[in-house]
Amino acid sequence: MKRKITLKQIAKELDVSISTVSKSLRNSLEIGEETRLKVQAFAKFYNYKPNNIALSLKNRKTKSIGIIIPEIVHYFFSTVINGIEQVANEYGYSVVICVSDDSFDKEVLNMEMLANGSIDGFIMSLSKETQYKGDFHHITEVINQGMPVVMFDRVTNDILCDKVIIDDKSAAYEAVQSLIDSGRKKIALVTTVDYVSVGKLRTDGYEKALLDNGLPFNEDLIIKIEDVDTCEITISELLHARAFDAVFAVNELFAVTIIKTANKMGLKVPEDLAVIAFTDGIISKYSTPTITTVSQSGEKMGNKAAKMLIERIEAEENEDEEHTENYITEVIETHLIKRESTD
Amino acid sequence: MKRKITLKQIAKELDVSISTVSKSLRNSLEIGEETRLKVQAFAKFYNYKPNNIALSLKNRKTKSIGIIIPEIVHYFFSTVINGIEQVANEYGYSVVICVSDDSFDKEVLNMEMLANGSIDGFIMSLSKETQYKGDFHHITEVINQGMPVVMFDRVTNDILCDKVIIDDKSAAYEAVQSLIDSGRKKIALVTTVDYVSVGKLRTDGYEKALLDNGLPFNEDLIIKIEDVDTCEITISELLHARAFDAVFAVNELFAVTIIKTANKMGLKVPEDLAVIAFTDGIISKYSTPTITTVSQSGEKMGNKAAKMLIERIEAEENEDEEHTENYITEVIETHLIKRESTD
DNA sequence: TTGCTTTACGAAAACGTGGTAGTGTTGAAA
DNA sequence: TTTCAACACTACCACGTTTTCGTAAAGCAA
Repeated sequence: MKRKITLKQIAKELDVSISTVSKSLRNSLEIGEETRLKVQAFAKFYNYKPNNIALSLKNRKTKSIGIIIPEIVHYFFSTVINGIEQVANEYGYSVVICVSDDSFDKEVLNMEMLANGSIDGFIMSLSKETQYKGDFHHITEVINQGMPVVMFDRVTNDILCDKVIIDDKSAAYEAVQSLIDSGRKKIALVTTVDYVSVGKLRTDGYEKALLDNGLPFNEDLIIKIEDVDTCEITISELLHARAFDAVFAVNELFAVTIIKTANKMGLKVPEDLAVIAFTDGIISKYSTPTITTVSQSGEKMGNKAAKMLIERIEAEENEDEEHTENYITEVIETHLIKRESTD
Repeated sequence: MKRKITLKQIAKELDVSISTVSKSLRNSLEIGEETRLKVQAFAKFYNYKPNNIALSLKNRKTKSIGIIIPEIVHYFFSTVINGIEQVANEYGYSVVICVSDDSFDKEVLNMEMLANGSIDGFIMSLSKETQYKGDFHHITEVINQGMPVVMFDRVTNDILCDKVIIDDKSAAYEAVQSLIDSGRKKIALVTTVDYVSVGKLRTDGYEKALLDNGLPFNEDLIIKIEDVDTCEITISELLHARAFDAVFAVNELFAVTIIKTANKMGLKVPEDLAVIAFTDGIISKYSTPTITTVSQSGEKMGNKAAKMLIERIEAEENEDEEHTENYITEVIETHLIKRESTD
């Protein structure tokens, strides 16, 4: 139950000054070889490691980055964290994770908690409520304090900072185009409510693909789902009416629910109904039939976001000059993974 | 681009001492009302918040807890993190997450990185490699330094500390018993390699259930899978031989692969083959058919682990006495969730 | 011996905070 | 007048590091 040893204790024990110990351990030439080796041996024996907190205070940087996400029990977000963690680790950074639970207040609270010196920068994806309210003062604030922020996936144009996104619109376009190519005429879009930024962009891509192919854009075929539990009812009604022969769902939970509903009604996937989902998660790989998806590599997004953030952090050290803020938005490519739910 | 304001800056600006500012903000009676209000107003205007790092250094505690897990893109582990995060947040703690990637070296490295003052305690689940090697010196070390550790799920008897587990043996027993109750006679166990602690315990429960019911315990029906990719081949061979009519799989990935393999061969689940999986994840809920599982609530485990850790941390503050270490092992109850893969 | 450089180390400041122990002024009781 | 308390505030230390600056001792040339 002995506490970690400090420079001071080593100094006292060896009857030298703290500075001598510090310098010896950093192999400074100022210290004579004899003393240096003695100190190093002693430190090694007692397994001395500098205290991170003291270093953070002194250097004014913590070597850790804060992640704020809406959910953690969520395939996409966990892959992003994984991607961030990989890069962070490589560069010697730790990651501190806070979950906003899609609540504005929690997002603000978490940011404030971390902004007071605990971390060197943020990587975040906005909560639904924040996107709905359009209130981003907490983010502006940390940016004004000189703390770099990288946003991913659920971003906003109202904040100037680095961003990592996928081209939701063109990815949706590609998905819908592939449905059209295989002969589908009545393609439904199952999406979330409008204020979630990505939902809107995907809708745009869907619309454009239809129009470009001379197909009618029918508002009735856009199904907005607030909660996955209500999905089944809504879907089954429309399926009864045989209103569509293909579905583009903005997430795999919607997709798998649609497939199950169709199966219950005796419809075959993909023969009677083709299904494509956004977000290539674990469900798509293991559902029956497996689901064709637009993959958005969370890991790549995480990698990229972490790299951007760490570059910002380490750039700041070297130039205290007010450099021109040339924020960049990185677009991660997507691709269609064809599986059994389409033909 | 103004840095966060400090006590010192406020003091200088208002031409009082740092102590006066500090005390004013903590509403000390030592300071006259006029000065106090003036300082508070000024601090509020400039949005002063004490620097966490400085506080950590002074108080010798960071108000953050370290989590070390084998994987993060993993339903069970992410639910545990979620559970930890909830409680941590409630008590004003942050969580720092490191992924060991099932590698011993990474686990050691991550622990060392965090152990040097960054956190107040650990919550961890052992990596496969660590369990295989049986080398726990890195954990002993942090415990000896007086840092509390709570282990969950993948634990070891070689380390004395608080633990949160489920009763793997009796949970497996219950699952197998339910298969027997529905008339199954030849029940296979699909498990992982032996050195993963939970795998072994589940095997024990399986064996006991068979023996208690007078069924033969046949080594050939225990299928050890190193990698999920090899699962399909192994399974299909045994299915061809009609060697078993029910399967107890130690995770849902194995279970869903088995079901898919059976379906390909024209076998019906649950009629020809009943399937139960350990770990109630998202796949089980959405696969076709949905899979009967033994639920182990990751969230509850996380909640409990966090509570235990925080209690230890805060107990340490009050008693510097070498108190008798009465470590406890909390067992989280499981229950069987019946779905379509069993009858 | 004097003056200069080199070697080998120590003192102290700084990072930001909070608590303990002063300190100087005022007013009132003895 | 002395003493003492209350008031309102400041000085200082500690937390653990790193780093700049200072300096004593030793070595060496003139």
